[in-house]
Amino acid sequence: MESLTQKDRTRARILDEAAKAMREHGVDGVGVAALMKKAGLTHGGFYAHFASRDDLVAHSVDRMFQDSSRLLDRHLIDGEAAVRIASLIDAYLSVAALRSLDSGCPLPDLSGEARRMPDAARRRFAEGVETFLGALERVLTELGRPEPRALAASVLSELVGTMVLARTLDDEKAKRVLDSARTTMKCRLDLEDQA
Amino acid sequence: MESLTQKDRTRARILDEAAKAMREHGVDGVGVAALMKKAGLTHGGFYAHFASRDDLVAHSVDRMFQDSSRLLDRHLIDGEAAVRIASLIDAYLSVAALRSLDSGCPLPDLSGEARRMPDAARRRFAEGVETFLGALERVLTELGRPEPRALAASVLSELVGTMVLARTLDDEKAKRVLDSARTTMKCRLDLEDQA
DNA sequence: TGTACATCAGTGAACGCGCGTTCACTGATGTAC
DNA sequence: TGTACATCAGTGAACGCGCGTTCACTGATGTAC
Repeated sequence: MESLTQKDRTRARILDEAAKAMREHGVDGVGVAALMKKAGLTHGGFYAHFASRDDLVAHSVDRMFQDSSRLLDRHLIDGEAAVRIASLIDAYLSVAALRSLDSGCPLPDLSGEARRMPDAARRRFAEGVETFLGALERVLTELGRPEPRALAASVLSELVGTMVLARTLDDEKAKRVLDSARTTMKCRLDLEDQA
Repeated sequence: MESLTQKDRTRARILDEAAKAMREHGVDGVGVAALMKKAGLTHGGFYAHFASRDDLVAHSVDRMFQDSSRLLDRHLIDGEAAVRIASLIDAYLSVAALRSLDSGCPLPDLSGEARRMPDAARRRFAEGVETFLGALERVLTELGRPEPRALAASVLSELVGTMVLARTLDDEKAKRVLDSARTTMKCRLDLEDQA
């Protein structure tokens, strides 16, 4: 009966805040002191939970990909293949996902910084990309598409690229880009557009 | 007969180094002192050329998009539409572009940071995206494609997303992703694949 | 149930360091006569 | 052609500040008897 200790819960709270702050301010933009304050603690206690700031970055990235994996599963597990992938596209490119910092895929926000991350975080990053690609490839294979691996890479690139570009724009333009991208993408994959 | 003064040339050198360093280390990763050292100067002189670090960031982004615009023109001006866009795809997703920091499109490297840039830099960023979209839309219109605007956005997203993801991978995997993406993309647009 | 004690999550002052920025200065260059 | 002077690009020491990290400590919690 291993229940969560007080310390475990505190650690989880720090990681939650770190993940959120890193999406918003970038990996370099999150300081130990500010982070601990957000978690309702003082900065000194940080090193009871993490060996160093690099260690925090690695665990934050890990946590983000765990959240993202859960989201992937939720959309890709049940139902017919065409419906599943359409629902993933709609969720990934939703207006809600545009400004959401709490959850969702870390690839649009953090890919640009992946190269500069500490080794452990970078390794976790590569695994996250591979997981996503693998899941897409399986659905596209089910749909009987030729070259499912190449198509999966193309789809993931377009999903990530669309979100990356949309996030540089103001809300109104971004919404238009996302709406258009959802339609174009489902059309390209010959899926029903239930928008 | 307005020739470049010594000061103009020094300023250009600082901007060149800044653009290169920001692609590599991110906008936040470039310090005034280190930058001036790379340009062969001492840090104190920086403020004879720029009002502040934010001012430098804005002008660096401007310079990167100027370079990128020139590259866009080079590939999109002459020849038949299908050949032009194929040559742009090949250049954009070339293995050479993967690690090149001197020139090329700033979108894959800096889009993730655009949200956090100083206002002037962010405005320049939005213009750069618009320029690219407009150029693509014109070629796709020439090719007689339906919905050229939406398709241009889709193509730009995939170009940027592919490069973003490729840059997170090791050289070997990245090369494979780029090779596959070039083929898939030209196939998708019904262009001759002259690879 | 009540007391004594060990544990340990979290506190907060302090450290060395590199940041962006300022400013009094130096010394090469170009113009005036 | 030669001297005197103004200009100004670039120098380098100094500033206040926030960073990541350390560490002696406090005080709440849980166990032992």
